Amino acid sequence: MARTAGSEGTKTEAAIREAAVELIARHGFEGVSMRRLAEAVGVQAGTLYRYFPTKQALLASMMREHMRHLIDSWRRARPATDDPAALLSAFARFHVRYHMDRRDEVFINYMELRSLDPENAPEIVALRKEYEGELRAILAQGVAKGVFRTPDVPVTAMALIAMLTGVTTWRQAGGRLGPQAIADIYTRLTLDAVGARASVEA
Amino acid sequence: MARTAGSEGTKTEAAIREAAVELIARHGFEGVSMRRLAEAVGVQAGTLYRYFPTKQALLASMMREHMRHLIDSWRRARPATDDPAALLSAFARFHVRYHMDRRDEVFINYMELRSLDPENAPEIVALRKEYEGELRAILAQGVAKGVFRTPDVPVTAMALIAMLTGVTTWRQAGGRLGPQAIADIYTRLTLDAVGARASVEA
Amino acid sequence: MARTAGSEGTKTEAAIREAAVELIARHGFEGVSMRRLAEAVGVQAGTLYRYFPTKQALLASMMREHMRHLIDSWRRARPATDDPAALLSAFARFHVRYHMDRRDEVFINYMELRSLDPENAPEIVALRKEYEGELRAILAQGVAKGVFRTPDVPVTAMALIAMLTGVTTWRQAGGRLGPQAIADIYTRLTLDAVGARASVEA
Amino acid sequence: MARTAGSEGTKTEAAIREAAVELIARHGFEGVSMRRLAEAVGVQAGTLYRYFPTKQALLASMMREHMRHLIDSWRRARPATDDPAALLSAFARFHVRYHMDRRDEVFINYMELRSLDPENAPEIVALRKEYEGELRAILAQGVAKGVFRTPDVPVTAMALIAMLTGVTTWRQAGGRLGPQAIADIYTRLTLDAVGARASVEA
DNA sequence: CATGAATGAGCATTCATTCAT
DNA sequence: CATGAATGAATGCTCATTCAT
Repeated sequence: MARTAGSEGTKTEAAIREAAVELIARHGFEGVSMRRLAEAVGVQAGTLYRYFPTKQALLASMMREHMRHLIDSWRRARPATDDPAALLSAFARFHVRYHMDRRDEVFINYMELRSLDPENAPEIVALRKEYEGELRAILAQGVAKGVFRTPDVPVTAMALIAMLTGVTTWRQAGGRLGPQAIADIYTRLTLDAVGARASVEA
Repeated sequence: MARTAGSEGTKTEAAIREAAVELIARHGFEGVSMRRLAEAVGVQAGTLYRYFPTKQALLASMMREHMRHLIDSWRRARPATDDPAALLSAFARFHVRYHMDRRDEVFINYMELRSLDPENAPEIVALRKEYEGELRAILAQGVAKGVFRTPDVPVTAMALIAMLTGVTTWRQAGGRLGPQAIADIYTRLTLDAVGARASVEA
Repeated sequence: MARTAGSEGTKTEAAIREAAVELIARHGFEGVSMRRLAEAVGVQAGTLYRYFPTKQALLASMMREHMRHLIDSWRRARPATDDPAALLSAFARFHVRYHMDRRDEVFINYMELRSLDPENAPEIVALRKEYEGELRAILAQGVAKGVFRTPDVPVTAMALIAMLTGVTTWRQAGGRLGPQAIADIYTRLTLDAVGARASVEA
Repeated sequence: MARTAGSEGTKTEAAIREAAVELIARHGFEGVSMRRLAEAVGVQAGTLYRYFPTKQALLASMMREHMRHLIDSWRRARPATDDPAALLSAFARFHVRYHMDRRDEVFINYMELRSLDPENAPEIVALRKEYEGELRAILAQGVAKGVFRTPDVPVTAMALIAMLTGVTTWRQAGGRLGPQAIADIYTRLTLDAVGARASVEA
């Protein structure tokens, strides 16, 4: 209390998270030492432990925060309609754009699930399932209403997520196509894959 | 190759590769020590260096061999037709089945690209591009012949590869659907995504 | 001493000493970090440095205070007689009871002499020698007066001190024998060891 | 097998034990780092782990070996008689001499019990109890035969062990008294403490 | 009087690699 | 063809201590 709230400490924690996202995305969790991370932040390695009790806890915290943000963002972006084609179109567009904008966080969430302790993994897996559930629900509704044609909802959901997420593996800023164009393409592929004859608009 | 066929050495090298695939798939490249690998093989750590000059070379060799085998397998599996729909259908089915059958090798190839030295990475990346080129060619031909409708061939190729490869992330032996059924679903999703009105056969 | 009696600081210092005695007795001096000690006291680690300039100084202060208290207590407990048997009996009883009552402090003084800096050790060793001198004097007097029979006064003094102090290593509260009974036994062993035919009284 | 049995490895392990005894006796278990120990041995720190999987295992191994050697030595030294006074005399003399000769090992066993993991401690404590049982048996027999007079056998056993062991805390080579003289004194104190009018022989 | 942020040195342990045998 | 001993660098983490606030 003798100290101003929001002072150095808060800034340092943010700096750690920021540096960690970049380094881990580039070199992998096991490929980034606490020393290297500290150096990127501009502090000593010991200082990191004021903010995260272990390297593992840092990873879990980053992944948890990312998944929560992803889910929240989708809930806010989701249009207030119950037209399945509109919802699917919005989901595809949202997912692709989000994954292009937050490439590093997304990449870490995919690649480093295996670096998570058995203690931390279930929470993150559950959050991921929660997000995938959003797509599954849209597909199920579309099938129920007869506007989507798909042989198997769960497999299709996984297939579409994989397809949309894949944008992170090849897309680089300044490429041939802008983010808008890329999102358009993925959205159309998605709708076509389930036989939804929808018009795709920005 | 300079080695007498059938000698002890050949057997040991195969045992190393086999153990390495399993361990690296499970724990990641950085998560497997040479000691642990040696233990799984049943030799001393020093022995590994008789077969691979460095841990890095072992990884590169494994990935190279895997990519070559993947490409060869496709070339052998590819039907002798120039009907784009038939080719795309065959490619989708082949890719999904191959990825289900050789889950560990495939997983390593995806996850451990980043563990590759700058010296070794380009070769593997080139092989991967070569494989992706097969799909791109099929798509381009289909578009040219007017049987596929897709807004952008390169992006669609990447999207489809990601979708098909995604099967490795969720499918586990003994699940609800058999490999045949899963391959059917993915094949149909693929054809639909490019608007090919094709019949899917076993 | 320069501190206002009854102020917060005095209380904090006492709390530090108290917590330190318990923790160091249980985990050893090197096994207790300043953070852990601070936590037990309910302050931040930095605060400890307001009361003791270093961890080493804290240890030295604790040991010094303990030895002074031990010596003072004996001087107050010592009967006003010059009957060697009565004095030896009183010493044995005092020592055993004191060591049972202040097990933690005593334990630390024995175990942690080696953790003391070369700068601090001599003072504590001297205090200990001073205390042992009390026993030596009693023994010497008893031998001079012909009531004790012992082959060597200094060795006997060390032997008896070790024997009496040993009570701390096995005795636990609520055991088979009460403190009174234990003190009786040790006192009698002491007197017998030097051939003093003395009656042992409470 | 390609390597001579009893070669470097055996020598190195012995060197580690030897250096460890000396360093731990002088600085305490927690006060000796693996680096410092390695330096004393003349190897790199990592090498120590070829011989002991953890620092803790090294300690446990040392203590176990010491206790076994102590018990074995006493069993070999124990005279083939059932005269309690002769046995007690022999035990006192043996214990004092052994403790003077192997001061470091003995000291570690006393001081570092608390550094032992909960997993390792019971074994060592049991060995110690086994040794103490030897003295208890002698005392009980002497009391049964009416040649010892003592108020309580278990307490007396602990008291005598503490007294005899105490020699390690003050005795230094080249002191006023030789080992023989010191052993004589302790033996006589021991016999007197239990009222055994025995002749003490070399 | 006390906090909270940070340091820099140190710790136990693991690792890829080398090499005499 | 393989071993077993050793290296030297690195890793995650802890610690006593400092000091601006």
